[in-house]
Amino acid sequence: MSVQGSHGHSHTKSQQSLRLTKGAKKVLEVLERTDELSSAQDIHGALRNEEESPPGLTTVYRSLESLVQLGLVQAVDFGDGERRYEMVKPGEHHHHLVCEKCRNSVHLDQCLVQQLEESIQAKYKFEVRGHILEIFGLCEECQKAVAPAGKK
Amino acid sequence: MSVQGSHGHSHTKSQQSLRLTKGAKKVLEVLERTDELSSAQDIHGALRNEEESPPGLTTVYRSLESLVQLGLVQAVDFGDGERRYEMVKPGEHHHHLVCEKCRNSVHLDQCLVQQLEESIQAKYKFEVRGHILEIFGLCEECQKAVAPAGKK
DNA sequence: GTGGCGAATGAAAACCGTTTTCATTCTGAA
DNA sequence: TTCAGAATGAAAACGGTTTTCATTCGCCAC
Repeated sequence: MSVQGSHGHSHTKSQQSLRLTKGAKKVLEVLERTDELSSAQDIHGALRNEEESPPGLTTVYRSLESLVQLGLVQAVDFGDGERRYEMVKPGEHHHHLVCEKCRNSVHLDQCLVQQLEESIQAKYKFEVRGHILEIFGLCEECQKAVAPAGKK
Repeated sequence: MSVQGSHGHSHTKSQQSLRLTKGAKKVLEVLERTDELSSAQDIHGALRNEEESPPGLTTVYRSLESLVQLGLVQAVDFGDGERRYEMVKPGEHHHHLVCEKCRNSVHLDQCLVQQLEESIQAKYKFEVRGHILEIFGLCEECQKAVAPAGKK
């Protein structure tokens, strides 16, 4: 994901429902029950299939923006030109191990950068405010699928 | 930067000059004397200013692709929708501390992911093949410029 | 040298995710 | 009920990148 220090989290369940836009609520609902990362268009597509009057793509983008702002959703960039989103524990973030074969992803349970933040700060005199980190490779299942077949 | 395991480095100075396209050579020249990251359009612009018959944008893109393939250049993605490039020691890679204020960047002298690769592999049974990692914040100079002014 | 063929090149069009614009509709406070 | 600001949507604009396709280049065989 990508992290940017400044957040303004001060949300409770009730506050959320209060401040969230109609569109944002629908978007959040989709993300709530999706465990894989979703692009704006994925979300838009999902809503088109289940809502009588689904929000437009523009609204989905705007909703995502405010949800990210609120710290309820994180945006992830794999460098393929398509941003993906997923719910997070408010104000938290995490990174992924992304399988290049099946495209599924696993969450890293701790942030490698945060751990090293102080040492970076000390060594480079650089004030860390955000970072992006994603790891690509093969998940356990796909390793099995590849190896026995004989390496190409 | 973004790393993808598979490379086919087997280059010597002479081999390079042999296999490199005319356009690729010009692109490499620009990157050779630029210490900051350059976008395709930056490179194209630079060449337009100094070459009699500069390569077209398309050729710049194609050249960059093959240079990355050869391991002579790395592509870096900051998640802002514009890819940037820079020369690297053949086959190596590095990540950046990018100042959000002045936009300059410093190289990390070691890769945080490679250090942890084995433990990730062991813990998650995930075969690491590549990764992206960039850190954003304030460089030393820009910290000074901000702090004395009083925090907003 | 000359013919010929695949690689390289360039201009323009296509792509595609995202952002803007702008007019319309909704919502909540007065 | 009225009104102003927020939310929404459709369509256009954007911007970096990739494709397409016709042309030119470079090099080997003859």
